[in-house]
Amino acid sequence: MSNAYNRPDQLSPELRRRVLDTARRLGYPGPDPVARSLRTRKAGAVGLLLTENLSYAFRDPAAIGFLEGLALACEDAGTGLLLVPANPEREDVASVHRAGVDGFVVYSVPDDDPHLAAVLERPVPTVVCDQPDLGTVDRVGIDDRGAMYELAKHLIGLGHRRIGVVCMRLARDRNDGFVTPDRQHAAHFHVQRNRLSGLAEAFSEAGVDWSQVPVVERFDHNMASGASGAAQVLDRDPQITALICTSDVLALGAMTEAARRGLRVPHDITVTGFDGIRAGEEAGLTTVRQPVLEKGRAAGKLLLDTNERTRPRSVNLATELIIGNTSAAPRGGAEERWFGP
Amino acid sequence: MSNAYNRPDQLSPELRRRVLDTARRLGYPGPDPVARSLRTRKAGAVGLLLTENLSYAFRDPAAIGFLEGLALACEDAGTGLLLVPANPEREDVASVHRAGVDGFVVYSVPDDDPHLAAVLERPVPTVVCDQPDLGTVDRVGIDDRGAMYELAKHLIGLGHRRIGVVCMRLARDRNDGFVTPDRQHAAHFHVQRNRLSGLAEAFSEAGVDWSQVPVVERFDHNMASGASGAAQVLDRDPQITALICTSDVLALGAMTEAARRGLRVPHDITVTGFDGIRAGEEAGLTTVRQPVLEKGRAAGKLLLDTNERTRPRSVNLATELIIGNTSAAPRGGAEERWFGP
DNA sequence: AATTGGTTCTGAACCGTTACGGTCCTTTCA
DNA sequence: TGAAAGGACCGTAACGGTTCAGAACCAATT
Repeated sequence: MSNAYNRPDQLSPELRRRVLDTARRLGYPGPDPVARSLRTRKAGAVGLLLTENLSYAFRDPAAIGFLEGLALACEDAGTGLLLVPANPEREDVASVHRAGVDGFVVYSVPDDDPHLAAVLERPVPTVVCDQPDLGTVDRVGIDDRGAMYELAKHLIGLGHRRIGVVCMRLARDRNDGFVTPDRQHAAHFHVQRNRLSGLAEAFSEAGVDWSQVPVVERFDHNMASGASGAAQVLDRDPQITALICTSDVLALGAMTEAARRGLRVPHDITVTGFDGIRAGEEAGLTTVRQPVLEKGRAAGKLLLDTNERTRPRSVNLATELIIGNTSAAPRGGAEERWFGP
Repeated sequence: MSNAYNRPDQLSPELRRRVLDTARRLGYPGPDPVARSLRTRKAGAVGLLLTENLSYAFRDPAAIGFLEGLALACEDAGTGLLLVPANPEREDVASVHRAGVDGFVVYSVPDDDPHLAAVLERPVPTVVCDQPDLGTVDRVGIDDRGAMYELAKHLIGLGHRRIGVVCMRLARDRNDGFVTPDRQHAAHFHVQRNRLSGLAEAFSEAGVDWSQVPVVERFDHNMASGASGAAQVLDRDPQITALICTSDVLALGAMTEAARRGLRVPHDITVTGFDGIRAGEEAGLTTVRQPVLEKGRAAGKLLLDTNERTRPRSVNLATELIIGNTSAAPRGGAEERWFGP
């Protein structure tokens, strides 16, 4: 018996030695982890479901921060972290079914993702991040709507009324272009939907007709998308005074496009982001900083906390408005600008 | 029977429907992945063993690139990727034993790491990265020694003879300070040992007494370490004309320290790195670029390649010497410098 | 009517471990 | 000296699924 391995106290040292000896002689490689998991009903790992191509997550600084926090929590608990491949192309839910884990963390997937549905069907605890509160499972996130509202108020206070928006993808289908108000409302990414609605609310209150504000969507999340998105907005309305991006990565891209056009930031145009990533900080970006690492850690803690009392729980982390040097008052007001389209 | 789930062809559609119906009615959550793994002897996941605190890996751009490549390979194969917690503090090998995986990838751990030993004892295929060729398992890496030799030749060609070195940690114990030649030879990190030996060989050939070259070691791998390491070297010998770092991260830190001292790079001092990370590229760093993403992908491919013919295999990836603008000829030669220590 | 062939369905064996309860032996105390 | 108590050791039954052999069934052929 392989009690020798796990319960050295249950048997005499002599027998233990003898057992271990013959085990080695017979080439026994030690207790099989899978069989143990089956018996003990503990896999010793938590699964992480990411919507993007698995590798894609490693390109996004915010996702990396989240991963780091989650890994930290897992490490503390001595648990493994299983990255579950969830290719959004083919709807291959098998990977979710095949994952031998004690629980799932779901990070920023569209709310109609079949993988998410598959996870929710599994009889294991789950924590969703940056998702709407499902009411049935734990949740951790931030107040995207409120944070963006606050950022918008800042811009409105500076005098911006004529703006453009570049956002990340709103649904599973690719739509690189302008977004109708309908699509904004129906967005399947909770985070994007709420950031846009925060913007819409603030600017509507300031008397801006939101349906006339150019909002451009980009499927891929990288600086190139930010640049091309900014270009598309500026082509539509060269007179905008502020370019609001729903992520820092997009904002950094937008800034390169502004520079390419000879627009000085913030003198000629204001650019803002969201996330508070390192590169944005170095660029002095005006943005909303969210505690990505803490978010990951909180998700892990929530999942691994064995005292599961009155579940489900919902955690909202605080954000911070960072006023950098990429935002300023519009130059004399858009209507006074002497150069036309 | 849950053949209904996996072998729809083995039974009539009517029975299948009936089985699935009652299953749903009874609240059956679908086949248990662990039990399936036990029976089929397939876990559907590969384990990744990192030496650092798990979260630490997410701070190192090279490690992230490796992770990305590995994740890519896993995604292609539809396999999960299990990050195994291997806290170097406590020698808790249990996490390795507990991991239900079909194979292991071991990334840059000291060759005397007990976790590595535990992995090698497990009866599953293994690929080691940035490790010496163990002869018993697959290996993927680069020619650290040769690449560093080439970089050294470049510096020697420029005229550098009086140099200093900042390297990453050489063993499991913390030793933030100067390194004896003995410790260099006995280094347990294959990568560091070979890079240093490449340097030693080249400079010895150029007539430099390697035992007199100040080599400083840093346990933590970040820019702050690079800066403090550079400071320590420069304090010891302010007349060095080149500061060779065994990673880009350290080199970037060293450059901040040089700037702090009013030394212009490369006019007053040459600084070089190793890895070819993005931030280094932007800084114009002279370095050796290694294909980190490809390394991860190759490791995954090697592990997941089922046609395991004449194992073990050993893969060496190509590196490229990048001459940036942080290296130049020493200013008039070290012996002519008029300012003393 | 009996044999053959093919398909659908059922049952049992196994994967390797841990938990549990029972047996046996030794020690202690009345 | 006998009974009770305790410790060491061992055997067995799950855990939940997959697989495979063979039973049962139906139809077609001899």
